[in-house]
Amino acid sequence: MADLDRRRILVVDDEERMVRFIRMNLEHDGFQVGEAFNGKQAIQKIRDFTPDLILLDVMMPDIDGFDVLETIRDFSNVPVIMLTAKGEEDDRVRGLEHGADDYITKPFSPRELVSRIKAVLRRTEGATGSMHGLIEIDKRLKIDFERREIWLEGKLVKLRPTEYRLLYHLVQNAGWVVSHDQLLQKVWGYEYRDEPHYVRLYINYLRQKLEKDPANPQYILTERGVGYRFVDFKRNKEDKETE
Amino acid sequence: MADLDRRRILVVDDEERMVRFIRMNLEHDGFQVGEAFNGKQAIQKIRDFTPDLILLDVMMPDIDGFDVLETIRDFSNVPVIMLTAKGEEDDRVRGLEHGADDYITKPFSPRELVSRIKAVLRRTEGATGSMHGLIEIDKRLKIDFERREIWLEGKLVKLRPTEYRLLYHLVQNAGWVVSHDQLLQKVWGYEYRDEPHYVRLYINYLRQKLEKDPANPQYILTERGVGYRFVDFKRNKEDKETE
DNA sequence: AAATACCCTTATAATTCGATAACTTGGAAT
DNA sequence: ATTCCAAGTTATCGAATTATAAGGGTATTT
Repeated sequence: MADLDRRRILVVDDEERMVRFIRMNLEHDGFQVGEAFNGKQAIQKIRDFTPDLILLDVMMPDIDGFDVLETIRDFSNVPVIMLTAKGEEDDRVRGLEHGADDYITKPFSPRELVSRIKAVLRRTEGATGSMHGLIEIDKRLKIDFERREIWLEGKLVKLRPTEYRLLYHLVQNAGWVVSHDQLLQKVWGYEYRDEPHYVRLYINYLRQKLEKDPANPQYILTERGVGYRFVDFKRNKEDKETE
Repeated sequence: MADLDRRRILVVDDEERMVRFIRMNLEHDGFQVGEAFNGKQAIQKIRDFTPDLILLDVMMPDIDGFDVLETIRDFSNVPVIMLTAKGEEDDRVRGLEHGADDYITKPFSPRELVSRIKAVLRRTEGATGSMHGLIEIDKRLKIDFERREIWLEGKLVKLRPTEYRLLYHLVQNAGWVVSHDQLLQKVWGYEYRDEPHYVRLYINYLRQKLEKDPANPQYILTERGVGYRFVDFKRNKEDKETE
């Protein structure tokens, strides 16, 4: 689990000044930085630079940042942070809908940039890193996505396909709020986007099966107006996680 | 679970850069790495390098990766992970059809690579380990794949060839869900890919012959929407599972 | 050539699941 | 306190998946 190697960040922005600014700050923090000044270059660079994360500007001359993101998502799950110009709330929503992992509004401070990058990396790496093999949420609940098994108090719990998928996406983002939209899109599909109802229903099913007291859930927490959050089981374990 | 003594991985890719990239990352994670730059070399290297797993690029100048895989499968069951270029969904399907164990799309992150490799190794090692000699599923059922004998309550059970093959693949992956597709591929052949019907039929035959109560199976469990799972008989033995 | 065994096909029954609606609860704001 | 809206709960029906049964064709054996 030794993560000694340096993380590679691909910066995509048409403004050269901005790219240089970001590069400086990231390299100062020990990241390896690749550059692309338009959508085409970005797609290409992903191939040979194999970044661990992409900073993607929304406003670019040739192709829209969202289109680039969409193209990327066709062949890769690399985490993407969108750089959006103003306080365009719409952009945020659009970005998250298209599979962005976070967004930062310009202007931003170097500290904010780095901290957001680290946060996303922690999240996504935690995902791919611990998503295989047995995950111990706590003494009571253990999940093995590899074998597709849920153990509750030593007994196997049977989940239906949809329940299973929902749980998967929740646990994958453990500790982070996942919006209704995100869940609907990932579990049900893009066309079910604005039916938060399904999510509530299946969240309920899951709680009935997993929580000791479904009315006072300890695993699947609701974030009113936003979505749901699976409790951050990792934080309780390794408390040596700093930077 | 990283205490497996050093596994050997054979990397097959015509791009030297890619091979080096992979080698670096795998060696960093404690793997032993062998290289081959085309299909012919690959086949040869399997003999003397005896890899525990093969990373096989699909696009290569002399022979197609799939053809290489097919040749390999004629004489070896070594797990193979295909490296496919773009978001070519077709490649994935074709790869799994030909007996690949997983696939990774380029570009990929080092962590993804390593985690997929470890996942496949975990899966396949459990299998080949106990597949020789007499396997005691429980007091009632014992299987000897070497002698091709199934013992049920002290008596020999006659299985037809297809039933036998199906059982073999299920027990080989005991504890893991095996998808309809996988079973169809392995037992019938890839052209039967989307006829889950055959699987159900023969699962039924098997249950009739092996289960005490075929309607409430103890050995062959169904995972709705996914496939079937042979019960993890190993887990029941070593009951060091406490807490 | 007849008998047998095996594999596939077709048909139908039994389940389970998912989508949907209707209804209830609870918290926040006015 | 009242109202409103998000969230939670329960029930139901059709659809999809799975299980079971029976028959026919082909190969293999005797």
